Amino acid sequence: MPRRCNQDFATGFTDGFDRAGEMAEVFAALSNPVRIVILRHVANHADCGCKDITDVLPLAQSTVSQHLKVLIEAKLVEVETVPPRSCYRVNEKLLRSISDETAHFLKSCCSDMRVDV
Amino acid sequence: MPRRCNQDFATGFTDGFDRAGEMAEVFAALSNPVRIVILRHVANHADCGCKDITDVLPLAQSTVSQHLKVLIEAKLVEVETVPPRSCYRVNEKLLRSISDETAHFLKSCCSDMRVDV
DNA sequence: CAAATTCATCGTAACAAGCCGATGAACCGG
DNA sequence: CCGGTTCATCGGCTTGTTACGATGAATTTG
Repeated sequence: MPRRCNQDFATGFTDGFDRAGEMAEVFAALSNPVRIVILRHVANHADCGCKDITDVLPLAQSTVSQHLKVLIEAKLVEVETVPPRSCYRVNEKLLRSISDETAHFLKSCCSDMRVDV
Repeated sequence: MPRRCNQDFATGFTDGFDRAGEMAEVFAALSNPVRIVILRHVANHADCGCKDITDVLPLAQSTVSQHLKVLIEAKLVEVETVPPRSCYRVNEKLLRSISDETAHFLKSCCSDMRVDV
């Protein structure tokens, strides 16, 4: 018996805003306080490596590395690896775009932008 | 042996932006595509009950009710219950505020707002 | 009063997330 | 070539999330 899951159905929107899945992925990457701190740290520190972040957090290096991986998979962070070091930086283009789209979405849920009011 | 967890340490920011936890909670509420669809549906349909939402989603009523609970706990949605019915509406004030704060946060991670560039 | 409607909550199951320590790869300096 | 540094990944553990059906509460209608 197959279970239903998030990916098993369309969102139901036919208005061109059928991107709940993509939005949710971005929010999921930002849904952890450690990752928010990491993102902020990467933004504020040029030439930022995993160790630099681990040094300011009470977490194991492997844990920080995992969080970075999540941010990278969400494309919020980019990495350039020159062993034994990896240099992280934020994807500013995407961050700006997410900022705009999030604002648009949230405000579209408010009455002055509602369709049926 | 106590485990470390997200709540066990401060974010390390001393610049007044030590709100990674609160931000993460909001993003967590939005980190599920079903909840995005529900939020949008509530926004676009006045006098919206749980059944109205369940009717347009391939999910059980109990599941929709749980998602609504998450949105309510995050204060994104408000409810007025007059049994046997509950009427949901979005918290527009908070949505606008989240929109602004998210935009501010994300843009503060971009270079033109960085401190050390 | 009985039946129907609407919803919240409970118990449960499957899976994902988050954390750790250990390990190994890739390089650098002695 | 050996030890140190940095990082990614693995296995394992604990906890959280998402889903379901079942149940019961509150009301409205027959």
